[in-house]
Amino acid sequence: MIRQQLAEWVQQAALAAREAGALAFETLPEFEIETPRNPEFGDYATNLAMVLARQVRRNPREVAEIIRQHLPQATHAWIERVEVAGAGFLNFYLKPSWAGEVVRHILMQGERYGNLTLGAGKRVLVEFVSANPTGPLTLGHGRNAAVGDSLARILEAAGYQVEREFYINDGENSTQIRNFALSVLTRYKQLLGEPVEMPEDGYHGEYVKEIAQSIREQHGDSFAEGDPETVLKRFEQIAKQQMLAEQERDLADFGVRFDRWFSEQSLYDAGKVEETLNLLRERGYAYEHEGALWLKSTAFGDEKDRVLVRANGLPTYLAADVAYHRDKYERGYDLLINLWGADHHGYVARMKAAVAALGYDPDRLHILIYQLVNLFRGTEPVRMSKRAGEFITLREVIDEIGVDALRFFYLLRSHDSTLDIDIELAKEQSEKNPVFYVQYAHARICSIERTAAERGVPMPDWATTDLSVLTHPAEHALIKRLADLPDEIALAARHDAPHRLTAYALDVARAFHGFYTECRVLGAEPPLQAARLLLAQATRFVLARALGLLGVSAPERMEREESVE
RNA sequence: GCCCCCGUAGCUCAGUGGACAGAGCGCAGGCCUCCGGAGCCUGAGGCGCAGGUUCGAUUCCUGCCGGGGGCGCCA
Repeated sequence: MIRQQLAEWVQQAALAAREAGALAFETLPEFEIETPRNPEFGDYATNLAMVLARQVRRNPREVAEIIRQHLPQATHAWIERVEVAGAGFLNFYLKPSWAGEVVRHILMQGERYGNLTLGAGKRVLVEFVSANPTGPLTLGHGRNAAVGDSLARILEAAGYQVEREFYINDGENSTQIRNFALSVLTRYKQLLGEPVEMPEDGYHGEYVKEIAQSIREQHGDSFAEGDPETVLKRFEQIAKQQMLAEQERDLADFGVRFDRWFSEQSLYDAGKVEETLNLLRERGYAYEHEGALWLKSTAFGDEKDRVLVRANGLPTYLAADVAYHRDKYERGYDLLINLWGADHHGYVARMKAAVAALGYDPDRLHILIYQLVNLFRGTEPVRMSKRAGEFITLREVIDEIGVDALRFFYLLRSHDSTLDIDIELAKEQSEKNPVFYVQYAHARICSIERTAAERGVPMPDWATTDLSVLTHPAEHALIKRLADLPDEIALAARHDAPHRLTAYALDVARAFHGFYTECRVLGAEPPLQAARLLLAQATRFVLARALGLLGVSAPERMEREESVE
């Protein structure tokens, strides 16, 4: 909040200087309001003079001095002094009274603190998870879900109108679905005692047997006879439905809900795939070659052209996906975000090419590629899952370490770093576990408030309490970090980077623990006690908000497990 | 061979082109009459290499060297 205000004042100053004929420039360049690492250089600093210097053909320090002289009067409400320093920085030194005003501002805003107008009036579609309905969600899908959902929450806070969508790969001609149905059918037949072998490239996981079992329970042996093709179609339906229902359940338990489950098959049924292919033909970006229909993606930077319809007449997955993205664009979103696993990275260029071929702006489509997740038990890698056969399922990890710890760990690193999750650490209730560190800070504040209530100390009124007594360095360090929440949300939204909020939550928790150790809340002189109670409450709001954006709960007390010795 | 991601402290990782590069873990030491010690404080320790762009590069570009992943008329 302070940063935004300063940026405004600085901009006004530059424009005023131009107005007065002191600076000549066309357009104001992008500039930063940053917090200098060295406190000697003030509380905030701007590089505007340096980035402007070239345009105005003046020495950066001179430019800085001119801007300084044109700062609006309002600046002095918060700023004690402004200095020109270094290569041409403008350093701002806050008045001591600033801290209290920040706390008051946060309490006044309450739940709304951190809400931005960045995305006001803009609609964004976040499409994520979109797992194949051929198996349970894996550890990797969990990362997708955590990142996508948190990003959606952050964009909502930033003012966007957000929709969450799951694309169901349920195309009836899909090779994988067919193969999956065949695998279930094989297990079903085996249950009936038929001597059939599981195909080499079939799905071998335990869950396939479970589905076969449940089909047998519901339908008995009725599929033993009958037209093989009809039976297989029926199995496709049932198996797909069951898998999908299970995925939806897992995601709901993980705190992730979708506004829309978009069926690939529905695109075929509505003739959208055919329509899109025709459109591509008309626009000259689809052509026949060796019996297949190709997308001329090389026209838009892809390394080779891609098949849309196979020589056997069946459309590829790409064909439907292009139709799907056309549908998304037609729905009129300002921003489209896709979350794909690293194994899909090669697909980015052709998708972007496809939307460009259709005449849409590919820059409105952000495709986020997240890297692999590895699971460890201490230093021992965990690879196999009993149930899925090959991959660890999301459900298994949720059951073992809980939603809060898992979501937090998923969001601890940037999505483009490979992520290692240590189950032992995530389960550990100790100082080593960052989830508990943050949640504990929140619980600690709740505890202070509980104790205050027990002692008959009422929660002071933020509107009338004197907050200028908050002058301790630990108080200032905390308040400054609290003031950053809107900026952090803006950065996370702009860069599609939810992990920034994780780092921020850890930082606020650290600042609070420092404050707690240095500054006694209950038992301080009454005016100071009142101010500190309000500071603690403001911190609680910020922590709850940050955790909420991650999809992690902010508990009022931490239940410590009794260690069994 | 081509493409994507990553090379920052002993380990795991943050770091919006700026002025002295941060955190956690680990290690060495210290702090409980008192709001929950699941906490706090102190210390040692680092931008893979070479060019380029820039007033300024850990950050952007190119090449090289390491590590991970991917290159289907599968999805």
